[in-house]
Amino acid sequence: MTKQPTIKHALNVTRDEDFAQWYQSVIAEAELAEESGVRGCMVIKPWGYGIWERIQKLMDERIKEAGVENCYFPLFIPLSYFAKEADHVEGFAKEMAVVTHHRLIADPKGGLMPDPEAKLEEPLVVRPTSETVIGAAMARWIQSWRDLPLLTNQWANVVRWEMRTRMFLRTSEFLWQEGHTAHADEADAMAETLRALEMYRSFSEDVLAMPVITGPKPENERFPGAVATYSIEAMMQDGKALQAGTSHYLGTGFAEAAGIRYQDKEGQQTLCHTTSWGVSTRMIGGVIMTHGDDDGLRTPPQVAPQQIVILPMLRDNDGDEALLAYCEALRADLAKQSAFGERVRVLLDKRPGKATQKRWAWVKKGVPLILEIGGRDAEGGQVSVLRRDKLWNDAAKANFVAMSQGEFVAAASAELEDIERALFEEARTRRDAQIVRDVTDLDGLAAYFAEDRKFPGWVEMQWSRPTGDALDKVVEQLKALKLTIRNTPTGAAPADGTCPFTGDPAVERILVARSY
RNA sequence: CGGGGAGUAGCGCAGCCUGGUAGCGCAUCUGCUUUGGGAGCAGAGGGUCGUAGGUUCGAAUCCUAUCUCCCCGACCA
Repeated sequence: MTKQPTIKHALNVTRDEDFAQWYQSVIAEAELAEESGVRGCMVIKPWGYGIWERIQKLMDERIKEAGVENCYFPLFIPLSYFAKEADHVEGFAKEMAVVTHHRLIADPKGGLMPDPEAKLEEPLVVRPTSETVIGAAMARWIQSWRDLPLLTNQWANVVRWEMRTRMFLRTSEFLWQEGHTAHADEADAMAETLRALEMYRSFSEDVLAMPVITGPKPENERFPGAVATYSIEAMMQDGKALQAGTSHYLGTGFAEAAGIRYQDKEGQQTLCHTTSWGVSTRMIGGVIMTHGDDDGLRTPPQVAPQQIVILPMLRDNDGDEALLAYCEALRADLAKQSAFGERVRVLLDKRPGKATQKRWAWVKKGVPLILEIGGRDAEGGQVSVLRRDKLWNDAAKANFVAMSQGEFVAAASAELEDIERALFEEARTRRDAQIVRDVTDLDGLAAYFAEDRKFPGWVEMQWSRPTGDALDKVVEQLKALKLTIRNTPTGAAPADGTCPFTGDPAVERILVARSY
């Protein structure tokens, strides 16, 4: 019997031991973000912000391709703007940060306090979302049917005073893009809502390698004030669902509140139909919990701030100069390559320090390809390649593969594209294996999500789509099991059974899951 | 916001019960020796003990308030 070699992982907690601790460990060890000292707010560090910048760039291209133009609207929204849409204000009232003063004065204890003399006549809300303020602008900008559709987007920060926060997943302040559009009729607005949803689906799957299920949310999960809300739902490695993006058809409610009207071809003043859609820094949390492993993050190549890192094995001797020259030539060759239609992002890490120590730092950050180059490699025209998604070999050592420099440079872009594909396939296979479709009653549902079951996935089940009080009852029943309805999956099989909640004939299939 | 836990060096922690002027491991710095792969030895630097009050001759330690984080709930585009 040979003794099984044990892998010495880069993190000190595994997903299996404690998923919540593991998540935080990845964020700390990959240097994505850290606590700020301000409740629920995080400092996003270079590697984490670099990923966000990649998301911004690639999403922004898609947004602009759809003819949507970027704008910027104020951070502060007059309180009265919210009062105009009843459901909307009710949905957000409990989590709004409000500015009430514009000046500080010394307080009796030697500190500072808001000057009672400097109270604002009308409080300003720090935007939790911008429907109201953008609606006010749309009302000014839209006069005629010729002005439609009006397609706007902004990249911004928003604030929601959440009771319980988690880095990237739910922070008091977060970064996002919010698209806001106005249309002549429901059909056009709905088409835009679904276009944005599809944009998010393809972005998640093709760029983040994060498989998602799209579909409309049930009535109780709609955005406050929306007529219909669609989401993309991703399964994290602990089986929980993460709503990674939403797209809303808002009907004419917001148009009515803000006075967004146009004169139609018959000369009638007509209300616009509006939409809004957004994705946020939460997506980074999704990437972590989709692709992270017990050695840190595995950053999808398309959003990796650096795709290839070259680590020279410096020896503090005369050989270093030649070694660095070899590495620099290699870096320049790689930087000329293209992957995913863009230049390859490659970093030569010449910082002082042992290559092995730097290696584990990059492993934890999840750089897709790490090259370690020693003097013998340089002399022989070789490179040693470590693929982050195939980190360990059978001997429980870092799985370096030696090849010639020319061979690697020629294959680098294909390799990056292969890693992207491999990450997606791994995530999709895992997700598909964790969706069950044979649950037909509440006992079966409870059994699937039994307390002692580790990381249960999702249940796709039939229901009769109750509304109002009947829906509330279903939501209560699910809540008792700590479950939520995620959405009605697009493309699910038609219903052919009985709703386990109401006993009525089922009309569609829904996804039921624990969620973030 | 309710219940529980925690804030002491960059990170992880001990010390607190029983008050006496701050310690360990890793990391960092310096030197030497090593090194085709997550090095060894020796030495060194680094802390208003979350913050603000209080008790006391004396507070990391006791008391009060407050801030922040983690876990479980409630809430959650």
